[in-house]
Amino acid sequence: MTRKEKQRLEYLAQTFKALSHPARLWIVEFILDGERCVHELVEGLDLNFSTVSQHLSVLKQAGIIEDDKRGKNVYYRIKADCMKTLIGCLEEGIRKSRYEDGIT
Amino acid sequence: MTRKEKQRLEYLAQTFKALSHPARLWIVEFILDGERCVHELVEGLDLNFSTVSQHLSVLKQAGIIEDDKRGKNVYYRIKADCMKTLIGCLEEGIRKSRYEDGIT
DNA sequence: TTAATGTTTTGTTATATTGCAAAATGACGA
DNA sequence: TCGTCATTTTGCAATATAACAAAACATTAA
Repeated sequence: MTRKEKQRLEYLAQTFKALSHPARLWIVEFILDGERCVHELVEGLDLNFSTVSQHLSVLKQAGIIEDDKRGKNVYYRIKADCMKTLIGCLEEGIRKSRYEDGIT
Repeated sequence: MTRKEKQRLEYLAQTFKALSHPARLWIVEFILDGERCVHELVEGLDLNFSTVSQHLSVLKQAGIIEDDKRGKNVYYRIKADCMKTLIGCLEEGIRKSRYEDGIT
């Protein structure tokens, strides 16, 4: 494996990792419809401000969302427009895979 | 958030988590072309047998791969046929998102 | 300038993940 | 049956992640 190939996998893995927490997935799906500010996310998630802020920073660092400070508020929105497709694709694919097992 | 909705997110997150490690992504991409037995994966990854075995069990539990014991060997192959699309979609989407930043 | 509001950062604790080595299992061949 | 080969499981140490509370920051309002 070349160094470049290794880097590619590490980068991909990091992006998947950013999506590997229920709260972060909730955030991503919630802002698919349009930007939201932090306190709306805190409300919806019922988590501490600091916790939500950290989740947001993980998603931001992964290039999945971006923020926009306006006045006192910080608004977050989707940056990687593949998210809707991505989540739908995985959900459907896994649903089918489970169906084959007769689980659902 | 309903209990069912919570479960859906947890399940999705778990699947993303299974894909959030470079070694596991390498395995998934490696067997996209066809099944492989464990020692081939160990060779390609340059990791301990026990380590590779654990990565395989994570992927299997997530419903991403499945195994087939034949003789002394255990062969692994892709079970969730969305994997190629999924990885390609994320890779492309993130590449674009980074391009906008002028990183690449 | 001060106070209040919205958000991020830091410190801490609990839990989860990763990787290896060694032991255990399972299947085949002698 | 016994040994060997391929793989998995277990036990352990190191590191990473998650959550909260408290402190720090930044922006607007008074």
